[in-house]
Amino acid sequence: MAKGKRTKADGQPNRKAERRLGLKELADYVGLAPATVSLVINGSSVADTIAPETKELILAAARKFDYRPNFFARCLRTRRSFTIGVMVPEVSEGYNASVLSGIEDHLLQEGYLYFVASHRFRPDLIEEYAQLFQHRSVDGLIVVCTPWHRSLPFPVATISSHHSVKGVTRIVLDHDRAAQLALEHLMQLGHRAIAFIKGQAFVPDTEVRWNAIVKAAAQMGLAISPKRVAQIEENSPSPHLGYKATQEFLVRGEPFTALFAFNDICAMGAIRALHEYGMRVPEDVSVLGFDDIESAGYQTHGLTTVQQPLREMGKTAAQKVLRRIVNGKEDADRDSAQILFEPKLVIRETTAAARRQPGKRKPLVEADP
Amino acid sequence: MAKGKRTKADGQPNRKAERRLGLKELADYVGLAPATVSLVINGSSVADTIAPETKELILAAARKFDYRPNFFARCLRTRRSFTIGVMVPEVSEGYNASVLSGIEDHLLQEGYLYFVASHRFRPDLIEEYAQLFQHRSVDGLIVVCTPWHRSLPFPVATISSHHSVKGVTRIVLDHDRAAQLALEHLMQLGHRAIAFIKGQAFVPDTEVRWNAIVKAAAQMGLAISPKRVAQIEENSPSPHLGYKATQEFLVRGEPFTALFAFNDICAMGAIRALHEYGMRVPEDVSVLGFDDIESAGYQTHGLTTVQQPLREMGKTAAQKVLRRIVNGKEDADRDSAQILFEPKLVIRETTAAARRQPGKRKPLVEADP
DNA sequence: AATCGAATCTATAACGATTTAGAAATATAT
DNA sequence: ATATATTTCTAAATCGTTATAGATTCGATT
Repeated sequence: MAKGKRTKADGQPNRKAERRLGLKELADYVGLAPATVSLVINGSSVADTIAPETKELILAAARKFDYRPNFFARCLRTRRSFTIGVMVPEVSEGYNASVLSGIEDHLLQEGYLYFVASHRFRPDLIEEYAQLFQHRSVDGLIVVCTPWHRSLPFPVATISSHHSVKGVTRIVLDHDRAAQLALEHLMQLGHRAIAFIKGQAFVPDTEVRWNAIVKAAAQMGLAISPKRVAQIEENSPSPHLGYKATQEFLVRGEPFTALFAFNDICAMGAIRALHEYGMRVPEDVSVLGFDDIESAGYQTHGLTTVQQPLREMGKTAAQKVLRRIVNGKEDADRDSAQILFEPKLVIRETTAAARRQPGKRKPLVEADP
Repeated sequence: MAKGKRTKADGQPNRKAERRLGLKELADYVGLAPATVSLVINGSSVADTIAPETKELILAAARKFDYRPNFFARCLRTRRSFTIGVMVPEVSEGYNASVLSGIEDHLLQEGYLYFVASHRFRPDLIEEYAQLFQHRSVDGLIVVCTPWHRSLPFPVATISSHHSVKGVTRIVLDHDRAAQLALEHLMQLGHRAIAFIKGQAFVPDTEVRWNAIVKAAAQMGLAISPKRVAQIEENSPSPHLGYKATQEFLVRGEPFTALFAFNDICAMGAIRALHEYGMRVPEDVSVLGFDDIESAGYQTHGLTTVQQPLREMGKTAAQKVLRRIVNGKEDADRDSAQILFEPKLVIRETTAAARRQPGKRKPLVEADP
């Protein structure tokens, strides 16, 4: 009787998915040395002088058996892992998620995979993960929104870190321009009494952004009252921090017609606090965010915000790191160490012309007409 | 003269960070065979009979030079990569980001790293990434919210996929319970004219969730009018889909007092459409979301929604996969193939008692008192 | 004194590729 | 006819571990 399926008995098992073959077996099959096969498959320049028919023979066989060189064996020899480490404070947050998305697009497209590790701003974890990535032999590292001072034996790009470290490419927003855009917008709407919420001290953007704001305000002749400046402290990505900061302004009775929050999350908390206090946004108080994370536009009242091109920044970081990996040291010097991205003001629905009387509180219960 | 720094000429360069040493060098240093050192460092059971002093000698040397076995060499031998592949539709979306976060917590804690790849529901990418992960020799795979039919030669766990595949652990929400919670809530508030927005056909949860809703409605004696059921089609995570679907209900003049959206993003779009149409949420229409993504609570009016324990689900997926990696096949049978998670109704501010006259539209411009 | 069994450690063969220097055969130049 | 290139391919040495099957030594047992 004809056997459709071969039995277990016949030498090589074929039930177990033919147990993927290796270079050696492939070489045996075509009757050539493993070296030759490797050379041809890798398109090495040494293989330039190999007879075209031979090449085709090898390639055909490789295709036939769907041969794939063992990844680790190759890494071991070539010292290349085609893997990039990515360090973020947190994955489940709009800012980082957008950046990650940009990073991923480029990396996968170029045949790289990446590891993610989130450190929640814990310095010990930052250090630990840096080591871990190094031990895992990543070809490069991208560090997002993280205090970073180290130089490593492979290309590193930072996004929104501001320390200048030898050999690391810094990708940052033009904060001067951002501050200018924001304040200009607010002032044009007639706001003078502007409250500010600064980011946490351990967030790298905090200082730079604040300095830019102070500078821009000075240039525009806007006075910043220290009483209208708050700083969030807690280590959390929750809007509750912005909520509390705003509440404090409110209970202190500090009058303001506009509020510029450190980021969108913070702005969302602020808006909620304002609402609860009986103030309407933007009729009574204008609120301006920063980042333009995805959910900023999803708000019932779209958040007006200073947009960072987060995906672009991620993509560029990936590009720079990859380029330096393939070009080696030479590229390190050619490339400028810092790359500036331009912010964009996205005007939605939380900013409007200033009221005449700053901070005048609307009655909690409106008289029913 | 005394040389503080050795020059390049002296054999091994020491400027270049001592160029990390290998097992061999370490073995030479302690005057033992590489095998011995390896055994001791790995705490192999073969090393049980090795003299304690010897062990300590080796360990001390390893510590002194901060020896770390080359990762690839080890992978090559042991066939273990301590790496898990994670497949998601998209990273920059609340649902996936939360799940990822849960996955990461557990994985890193257990000494694993993970690759992420997002397929945007493109079947070719799903297949391609599956191969890619396999080629990269991941020890396991976690698949999130993805149509999945394959069985692979390593442990796989799916989250919110509903196909039963041999050898894959399915982690899913108890949709029957979810539907019951949601409809109960709405009905208790007096809603009978409820509109529904179904998810895209290619999203695995869509069908299961809808069937659960139909079943629960039948049990509760609630009639679902086909005219009040919409389905989003487009492949995008934007709230605009929910916006459009709601708009269509509105222009068709279909009366409803409540709307149950496929997910939170969709609900946000719906709310915006309602507002633009002059209907207040929740006074005129109640809106109920699904998932409880982070930004659901950040809305100016917190979104009432059916919560999925996303982080937990991610964590459990990671646990199951790791356990099956270390326990091997035996575990595959002991574990039940499906793990059910309980939803929770999170009541915030977008649901309220039904109005007497469903769908009565508020004048676009209110008479100023 | 010969044998046995622990106790300690090691030699060596994988793991699966890449890469360098060069072998063998053939063609070309002198 | 010999020397020199050229073409085509290969042997063998890594890469840095781990794992298996012993080799040695030494005191205890018969």
